[in-house]
Amino acid sequence: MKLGQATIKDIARELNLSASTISRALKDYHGISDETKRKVKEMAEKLNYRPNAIALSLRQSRSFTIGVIIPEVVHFFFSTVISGIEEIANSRGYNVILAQSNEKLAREISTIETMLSNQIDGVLVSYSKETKTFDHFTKLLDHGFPIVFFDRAPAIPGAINVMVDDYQGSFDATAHLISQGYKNIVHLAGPKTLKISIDREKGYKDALLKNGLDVNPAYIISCPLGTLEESKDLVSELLISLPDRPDAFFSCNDIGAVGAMMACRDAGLKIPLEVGIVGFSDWQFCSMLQPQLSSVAQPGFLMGARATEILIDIIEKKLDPKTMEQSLILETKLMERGSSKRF
Amino acid sequence: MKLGQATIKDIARELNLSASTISRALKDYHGISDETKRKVKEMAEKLNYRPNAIALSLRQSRSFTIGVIIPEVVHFFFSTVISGIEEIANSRGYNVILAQSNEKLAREISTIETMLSNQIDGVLVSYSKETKTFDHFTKLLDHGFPIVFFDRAPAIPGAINVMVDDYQGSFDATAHLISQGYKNIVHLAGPKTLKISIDREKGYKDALLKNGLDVNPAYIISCPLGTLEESKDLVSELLISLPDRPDAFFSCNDIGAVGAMMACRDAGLKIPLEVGIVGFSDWQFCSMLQPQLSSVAQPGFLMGARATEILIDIIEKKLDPKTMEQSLILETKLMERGSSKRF
DNA sequence: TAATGTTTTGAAATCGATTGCGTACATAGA
DNA sequence: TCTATGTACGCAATCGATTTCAAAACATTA
Repeated sequence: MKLGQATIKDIARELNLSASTISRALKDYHGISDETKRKVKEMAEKLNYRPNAIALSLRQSRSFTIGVIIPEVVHFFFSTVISGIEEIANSRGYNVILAQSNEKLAREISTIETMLSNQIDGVLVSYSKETKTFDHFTKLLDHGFPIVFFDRAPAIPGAINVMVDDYQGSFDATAHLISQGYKNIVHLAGPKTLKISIDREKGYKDALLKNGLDVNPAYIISCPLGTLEESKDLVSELLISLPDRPDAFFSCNDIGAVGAMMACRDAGLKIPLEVGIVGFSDWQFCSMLQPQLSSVAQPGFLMGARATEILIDIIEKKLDPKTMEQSLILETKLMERGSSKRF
Repeated sequence: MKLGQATIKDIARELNLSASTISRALKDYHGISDETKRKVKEMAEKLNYRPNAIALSLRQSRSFTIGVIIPEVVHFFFSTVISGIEEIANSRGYNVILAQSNEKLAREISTIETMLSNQIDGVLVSYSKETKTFDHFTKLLDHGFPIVFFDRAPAIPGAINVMVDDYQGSFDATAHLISQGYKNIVHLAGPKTLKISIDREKGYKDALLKNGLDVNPAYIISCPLGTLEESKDLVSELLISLPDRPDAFFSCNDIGAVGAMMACRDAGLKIPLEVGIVGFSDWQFCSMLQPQLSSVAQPGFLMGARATEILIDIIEKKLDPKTMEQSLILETKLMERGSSKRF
């Protein structure tokens, strides 16, 4: 061992005892004399003994490690989720192995393989945008391997999901815009491969209908990339092309909302007077913009924490994925700010 | 095994061969007939065999896992660093175990312990603000355990560090403000416990002196918290209290710069006409502000990537920490944007 | 003193994969 | 026919800790 790490055998040799005795003494098993226990512990301390978790993992087929697969780390929301995961995992004695899929299916699959090789006890997954089939997950679920999905919930019957209430958040945001007197509300929608995109679009539509407004398909704009430039360009064009100029934009993410904001400003439109804008996620920067961007806040830390608690409960058989609630839906909170408040 | 995972023994049993033969066949060792190799690989495929990395780790005292200890994940800069780490580690066949110290020394220490128990091959560390003694690191370094520090470099002789050139970045930013004709440049400084704060302040001072301006202690404002409110309040007060009104602010971080921006706007000052502002880190939101915030870009991804390359090279003995360059200093890049460009 | 019970400890197997060494067999050369 | 060389494979030890099964060592009782 690189560190000259002491093992149980070293302690045994020093004290002229057997390895089994050392093991038992360290764990305060019955049938070991107090005198021996004392000596063993003393020697362990002296040799700076640290149990080899790898050996334990091998023996028990348990690694006290959970895997986290996330599309990308550099994303405010995901980083808060990771923080929540790390916090709970740590407090319950688990390690966190992290891997990002970079939104690539191939990498998602290879990552899972590697993690399984490393005998992780369970995995938390937010799948990639490329992922359209879920065999690599169902195969594991069928064998009873603990998986909890967060944020992005796959179409797998029986899978455990922790999500935010995208529908309601979206509904609230749209209803808020309506209440502020905006009428031609455009929705900048995300990729249809993600359930969250679909839910957010549905919340938008329902809010319109519920308030007696029509759903105009021309007002639902697909933003597959999710970049600032994309939404900026699309909105700029929209402001010219549409017969009835849009007077509000509800974007499925904050970046898109900023793009819309820029496009409107470039077009000489006053925010929030002439155009209202609401984003989704409530990234840090929302309150730094001028005007401040209204947005739907997602409880990222809480999501990570709750997902981890559930996963570990399943691992430790405190929960049974077969009988438990399959989805945990966390509430969002609309942060009404300057970009959408006329009154 | 939970997954009914096939082992080498299972393959051996199926084919009436010994475990050693299976192992060798799978690795294409000489001395195994092609026929046998074929059959073994076929059966491995059929049984969905996956080598048990834990068993390997135990045998080789190598886990192909590196630890990452970071003050906090929810931090744009650190998340880009993590991304770089993950990218390189992955490509070189290593797993990444992540833990955040939450800026607590105690947690930093216990985290290291856990990671060592898990036989990590090396660790990447950005130490906490609380950390003032480094015994827990030197102890390991003395035993030849691979550690690479990033961003925050400890006062440990012989330690390998990967940092950005805070001094130069700061110097450039200040020089830029001067070149734009600003004369009364205030520096919003960070906590003195971090070397990066000191370096940034020094860069600011030297840039002033080099350009024939005086260093006025009243123009160096300590912002220990690093929050938006803190800097906003301090700047608001400053704009009134100082005899010569400041006409530029160079903040040691972006958040502080935004606070300054807000305070100036509240005071009715035009940016960049009457006041110039430059931040440090170049967070995503800088280019979303109005006007866009000039900032010193730190190569986070690159820092993570380079630190990981060095660490793995040390682990794999391709580099010797005793003889190699001890510090890798990465260049910053000043992003000149609307908040500081008058001409 | 022998039998029995209690306390304390050890030998060996186990987890999964690797590897040094040994063996069985075939073929070639002398 | 006997030795030398090579091919193809198995045995057993190893990594570190745990745990089952037993065996000692000792005390207690009849």
